[in-house]
Amino acid sequence: MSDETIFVVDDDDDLRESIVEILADRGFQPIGCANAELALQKIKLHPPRLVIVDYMMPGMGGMALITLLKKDHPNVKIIMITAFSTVDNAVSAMKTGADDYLAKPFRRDDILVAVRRNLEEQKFARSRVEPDMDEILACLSNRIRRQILLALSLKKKMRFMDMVRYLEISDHTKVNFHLKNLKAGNLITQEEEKCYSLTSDGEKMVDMLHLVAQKISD
Amino acid sequence: MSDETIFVVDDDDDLRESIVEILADRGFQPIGCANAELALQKIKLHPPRLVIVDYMMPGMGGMALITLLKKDHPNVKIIMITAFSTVDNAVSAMKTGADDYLAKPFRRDDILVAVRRNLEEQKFARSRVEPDMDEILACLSNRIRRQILLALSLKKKMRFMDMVRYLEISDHTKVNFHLKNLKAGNLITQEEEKCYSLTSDGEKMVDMLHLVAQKISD
DNA sequence: TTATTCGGTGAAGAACATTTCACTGAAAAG
DNA sequence: CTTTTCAGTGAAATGTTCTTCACCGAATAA
Repeated sequence: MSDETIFVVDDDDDLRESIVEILADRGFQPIGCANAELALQKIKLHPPRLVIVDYMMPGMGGMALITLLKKDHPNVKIIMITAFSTVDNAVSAMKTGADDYLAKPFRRDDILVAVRRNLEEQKFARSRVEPDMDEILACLSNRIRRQILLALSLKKKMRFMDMVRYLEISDHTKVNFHLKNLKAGNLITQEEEKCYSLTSDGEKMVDMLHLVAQKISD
Repeated sequence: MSDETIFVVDDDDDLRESIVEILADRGFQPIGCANAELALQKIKLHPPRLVIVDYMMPGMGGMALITLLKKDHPNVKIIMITAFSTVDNAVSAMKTGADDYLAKPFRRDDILVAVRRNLEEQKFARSRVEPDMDEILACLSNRIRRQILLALSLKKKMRFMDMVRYLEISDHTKVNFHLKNLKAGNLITQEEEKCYSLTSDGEKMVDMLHLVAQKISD
């Protein structure tokens, strides 16, 4: 999905061209399609971030189109436009997967505002998806680090060399490496008298480990 | 914990020396201690896999000792020996953390059998701990692989290039790499008509991802 | 028929994670 | 007062994982 490509699917040539022009003016890269079938073909080859769909079209209608689109590209934003706007239509469009809904006739700015808002929302959604999941799972993917967390959940506080002995690892610098790692991930702290202990995030991780272990063993 | 070191904690010099001798004969490396306090000191410096503890001793008793031992070394195996054996004592010893319980007087072989059995059990416990946890968490620690799993949980079946487009990754060989990875981990299969789909393990992983996501976001 | 898309493989290298090594200064024990 | 233990640091070596590149044959479309 290239960033600024936008499909405009409408059988009304005048309206479609006019929307394309408005968008092109503002630096977007609109691609017009006169019907849903053509749109599906082109979109398959070059999925956009945003699609503007007319409600009523000969052949496949707008509702059918957005159903198919959302199935293949759940992240794409869809703005539905329609001449026969009713509350029911709007609601069912939104339920089907449309992200916004504009009644014709609309002003030049209406469509631009809607487009910008939806692109923004998408950017946000894109960045929000699992912000720390990566870090956390990477952290837990190491056996030694898991052992440290479990040890701390058992004992609350441990001094460095106690931990080393507990883990039965001869090289204490190795343990130190993983402790630093966990400290960096904010799962443990080392405050009072050099003692290590779990943070609240660390406790959550321990909970999770138990959940995971349970899941794994059916 | 060196593999074959065994502590023998008993105030009865004759019995202690006799046990030490029996064990040494069989290639173990027994270390005798006449009281619990001394044992704790030595064990701290060199934690063993197995400790044999007398129930009744002047100063710190055997029960107190195993409580402390299990606190610092939950994995150590403890065999309790006692002259005044009752069911109640046996039960409470086991509840406190003893792993085995022998009534005096016992034959040379009784102690050897108990020692060997407990060392075996420990070896087993040691290897059993989270057998695949490593693999699984490593697998989930990659964002692309998580996305693939989620995509498949959404669509049931996907063909290769559909997946590539869905993920919006330009290099299809990269996607292939992760698909192979997931296949190797038995989380997805590719059976009918080249379509990829989740295995039952894969579905469990998806469940887990949701659990984890929930946990993380408080 | 020719080009394009699909669905790969395998090798090389970059990037990242982990381990090992050599060394430190501070505190505690002997 | 000397030695040992504690609790580190930082660099280098190693190991693993991930990405990129170059290529392939089969199927499909133009």
